[in-house]
Amino acid sequence: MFHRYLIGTAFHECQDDPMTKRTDRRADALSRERIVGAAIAILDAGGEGALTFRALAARLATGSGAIYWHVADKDALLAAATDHVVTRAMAGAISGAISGAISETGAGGADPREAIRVIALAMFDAIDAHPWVGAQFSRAPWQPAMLRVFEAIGGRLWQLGVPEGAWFNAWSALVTYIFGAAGQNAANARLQAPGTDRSAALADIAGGWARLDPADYPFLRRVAPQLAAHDDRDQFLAGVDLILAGIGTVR
Amino acid sequence: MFHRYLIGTAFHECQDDPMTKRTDRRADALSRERIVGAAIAILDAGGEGALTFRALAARLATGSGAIYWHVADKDALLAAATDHVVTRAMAGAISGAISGAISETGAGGADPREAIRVIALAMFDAIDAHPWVGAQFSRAPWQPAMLRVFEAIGGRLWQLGVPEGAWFNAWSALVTYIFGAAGQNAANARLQAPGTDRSAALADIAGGWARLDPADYPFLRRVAPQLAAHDDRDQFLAGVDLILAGIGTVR
DNA sequence: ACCTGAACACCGTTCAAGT
DNA sequence: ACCTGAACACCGTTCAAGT
Repeated sequence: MFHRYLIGTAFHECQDDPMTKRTDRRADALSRERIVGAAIAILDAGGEGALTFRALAARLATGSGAIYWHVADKDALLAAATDHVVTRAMAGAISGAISGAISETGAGGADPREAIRVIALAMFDAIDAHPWVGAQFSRAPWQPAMLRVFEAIGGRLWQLGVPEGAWFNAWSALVTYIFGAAGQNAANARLQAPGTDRSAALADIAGGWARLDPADYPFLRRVAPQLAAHDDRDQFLAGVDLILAGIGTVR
Repeated sequence: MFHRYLIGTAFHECQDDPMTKRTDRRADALSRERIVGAAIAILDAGGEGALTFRALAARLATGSGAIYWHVADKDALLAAATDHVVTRAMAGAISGAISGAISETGAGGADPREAIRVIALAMFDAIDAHPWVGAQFSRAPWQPAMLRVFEAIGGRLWQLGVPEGAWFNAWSALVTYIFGAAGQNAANARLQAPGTDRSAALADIAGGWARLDPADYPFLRRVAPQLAAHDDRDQFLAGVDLILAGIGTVR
């Protein structure tokens, strides 16, 4: 039931061997994998608005109706694309196990807190690289890739010695924060004009805060310089650490 | 600059006094307020998909092009609708000050932690009542209503005696969690079939977790009963408390 | 079994034309 | 100044028809 959307991890976009030379119509037959791969390419290049069945069909050199033979509808397509990105990101985080930060089974002396940070950052970076993913999480939280992330984080809390009665609250807060923050960061990225850089946009907003009425907005005015200077990734991690610190107070 | 989207708080949807009787064309002339009010009604009744300029024009008994004279485009309309809902929710939280939980100036003996909980719950409940708002926050975080929420939370951290060097991290984690969690909750609500109740849906998902492979998903299996039994609102608040506990460890 | 592409029922937005 | 509503350039999805 939860594996309905499982798709392969490796795409082979265009394996037209010049020796084989079967250019009948397209280099390859259509497949769910090729469709999802093309969808991701379109989404990365142009955002969610750029993904249309017509654009997808053009890129795959097929008719728009053909896609429906492999994918139920646009929601399923976005879900499959999201699952693919999350799967790859988790695989990357796990392979970081070799350097000791996080191990697949959880055995060994790796620090569970550090493992949680690695997983959280992997999600953050994946969504930063594919901002369209940010809006998809909450739309399909039952996906298999998501379940693996959920389990990975929960497992580390177990290792950490969090009392079982506090597992669910601690897990829920962490997972909610990680995907919520990553999603908001992606939304900021989507909001921004493609050419401009992040720090200039931040300076703009911080400037607005600094000019607010001191009587009404004393806090935002005081904090404006830090808004201008902060790094989104560090900020994200500071939140994770704050929640971990809160979890540490539970016993 | 930040007050571009400021709109009135009170709508007077249909003030057709039978004595006045000016049914020239519509009960009222078109206005930005009436448009936003009608948009909110459509959004609440049918979700984001139901809000079209044609549906809006029909409800307002006007042409679809007329709306563009008062509102720049659909994004601006959604931003104004969101601003209205958040403004009302914050006003409700502030009026809770009378019962002592939160005071507008922050003077008096009100507990800042409790004030933060009240504000957070007000946001959660507002988004729960208007799920379409959940997807809008990250799209327009510079709105005036949002700034008031930001300031309200930051101000309580100040009151709480959090060292100034930790203000920005603490504030950022709280705000990110509050809007991220509320947004995800709304997405779950949107996902659900309109007829079914939440606890049945939760039991379904928890059942799926309980049937996962014990070798791969030990944590999710153990935690499945709590998933089934939890209350979204309590869960949300537990996360806020965990972050507050983490903030308490900083000095 | 798989693919084609025209057709259907929509969208947001524009704009000449009205009052 | 404000409103009308047809028109434009799109959408996702379906489906008879092809191979």
